[in-house]
Amino acid sequence: MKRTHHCNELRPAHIGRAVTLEGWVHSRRDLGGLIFIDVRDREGRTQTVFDPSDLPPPLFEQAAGLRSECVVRISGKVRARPDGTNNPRISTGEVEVLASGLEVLNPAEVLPFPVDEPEVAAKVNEELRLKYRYLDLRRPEMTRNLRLRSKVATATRLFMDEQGFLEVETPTLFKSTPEGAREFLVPSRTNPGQFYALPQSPQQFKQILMVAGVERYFQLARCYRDEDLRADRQPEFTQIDLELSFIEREDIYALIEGLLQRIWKTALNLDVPTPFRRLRFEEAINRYGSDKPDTRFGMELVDFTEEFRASQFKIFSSAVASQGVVKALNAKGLADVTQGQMDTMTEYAKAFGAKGLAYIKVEGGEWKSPIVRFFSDAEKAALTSKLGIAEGDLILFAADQWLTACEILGKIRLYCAEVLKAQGKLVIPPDRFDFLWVVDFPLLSFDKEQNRWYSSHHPFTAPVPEDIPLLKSDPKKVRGQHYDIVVNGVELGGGSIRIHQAEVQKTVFEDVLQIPPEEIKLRFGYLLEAFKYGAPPHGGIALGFDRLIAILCGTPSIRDVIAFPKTAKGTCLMTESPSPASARQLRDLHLEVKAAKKE
RNA sequence: GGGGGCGUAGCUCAAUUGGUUAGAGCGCUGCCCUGUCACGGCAGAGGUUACGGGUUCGAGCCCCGCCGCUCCCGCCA
Repeated sequence: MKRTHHCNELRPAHIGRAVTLEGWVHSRRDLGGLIFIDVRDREGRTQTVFDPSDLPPPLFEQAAGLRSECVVRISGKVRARPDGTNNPRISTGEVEVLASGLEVLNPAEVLPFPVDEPEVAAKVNEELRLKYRYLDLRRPEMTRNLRLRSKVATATRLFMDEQGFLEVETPTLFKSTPEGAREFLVPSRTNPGQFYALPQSPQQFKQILMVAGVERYFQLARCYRDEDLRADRQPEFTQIDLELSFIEREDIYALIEGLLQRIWKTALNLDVPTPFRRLRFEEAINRYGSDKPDTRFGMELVDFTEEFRASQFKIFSSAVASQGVVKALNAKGLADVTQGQMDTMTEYAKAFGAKGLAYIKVEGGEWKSPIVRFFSDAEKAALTSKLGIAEGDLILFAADQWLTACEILGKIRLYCAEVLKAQGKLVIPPDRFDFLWVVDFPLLSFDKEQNRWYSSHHPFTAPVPEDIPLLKSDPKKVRGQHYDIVVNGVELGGGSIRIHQAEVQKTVFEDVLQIPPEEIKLRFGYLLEAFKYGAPPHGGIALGFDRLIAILCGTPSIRDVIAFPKTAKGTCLMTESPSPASARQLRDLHLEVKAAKKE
């Protein structure tokens, strides 16, 4: 007989009912004369009891032989637990099933690691968890993540449908466009020597869909990037990708705010206030030293360029003299910083090319610092007032070119926050989510090594209209109609209003980015041609779906929200991929492998 | 490509910093146990210290190499 209830269903109201449960043996407690078997399925777990006084001995013996994670079918009668034996920690804890039948649907061997105890299982080596992912996913914590992911995907589809979007699938066998992230190449059997590439994003297809008159497109799109991995980066990942016609930036902001509001309500039952705060790129860098600032705590960067322009302290004044800036931040209460922590921060600074890290510790009413003797009284007064310096503070400085100085302190700001959090001096509630838009990015950045401009975002990003004349004369000043959505210091996604006029696009490609015309034709010819036949103004955005789910699940690694993720080296430990191809496969694909064979 | 951390029993960890036979908890096996839910009690099995070299009278520990996992930098239009 099939199951009549799942394992999180029985309540006192079911007392007296004959039921059948199916699931895994979560745990067995054999008291000799009495055996308790907890049966677990996707929904929860229920205690069953085997009492020898009214069971045939072979059945009781069979129950005694059950091991963790055997798959069983147990029938019996629901009854109330005796007084004082309720288990308030599980929702079926007021009842139990007095077993009268047991079928072992499948025995289980001894497990490579425990799945029943959350504290133990959470500490198990990730290598092992990935190899036996199917066991790892049985853990309720992981099941919860999969569920939440599914729920959010559904909420997204519903919301997008309500907003009039069409879900359109785009090819994953795409053309190689060697710009931006490294691509995975796929050899073509039918076209010897030719290759597809897996898309880094459906960027060009979604713009073509706008030319096609779809007007509102979205997709939970699988994207591929052959770059090195991180805790928040996998070689294949998912984006909530969307594009709209006849809109402006404000329309995107409102749409995404609505979507995130819906998602947070669905997933966490939290009401997210809108509209989100907006920060210009320049302001984000100036105040937080990052284009994805975590605004859940202060510790903002303060500018002292003018104060130190004529300082006796040459490191500061010479930085200002060469068009640089002097910035400082006050890590309140961190004067007890350890030498190791100072070393770590100094390393951050050096990684950006700084020579060292200037600091002041405020201890015992004194400024302890190797540099403070060079400061004038006026300089000290300015520091005290602008930084609000008090006993126990740690002041950190950066003097360099604007972006570099800010980024150094931005990195240090985050590190100080971590240290303060660990000490309990900084507390951030886990249900706090600071959403913000970062806007007014520079359209272009300069590559010193190659001596040319490149797109900060991508080459289809439209300039702010009034800045278009500056494209050729002063590219640095051109702002892009680009926007990033940030939450708690995590870049959730980004997008832009696109260039929809072939002429402007041509100027960007040819005059600004200086891509040779024949190369433009080769790579983007079809897109430029499409724009000739009536391309509507359009724009869009893509949100990192895995990161979004990780934030909602409160985990730092997106591997915890992907059913079958890759390791940091891009391998799958369960299936042992990638793996060599056979000679026959290679022949069919017209490939010859030159790499040295392993082993 | 570079830097950091880790790798000891099935799992999580220890091993007095180079010194006898590598330990503990959980798990596993056997026995006992009728109200447990981290059940309890008794007994037992279980080790190529990731792998390969080297130094040493002696290596889990030191050195070199290599593999794997992980975090970060570069990279990610």
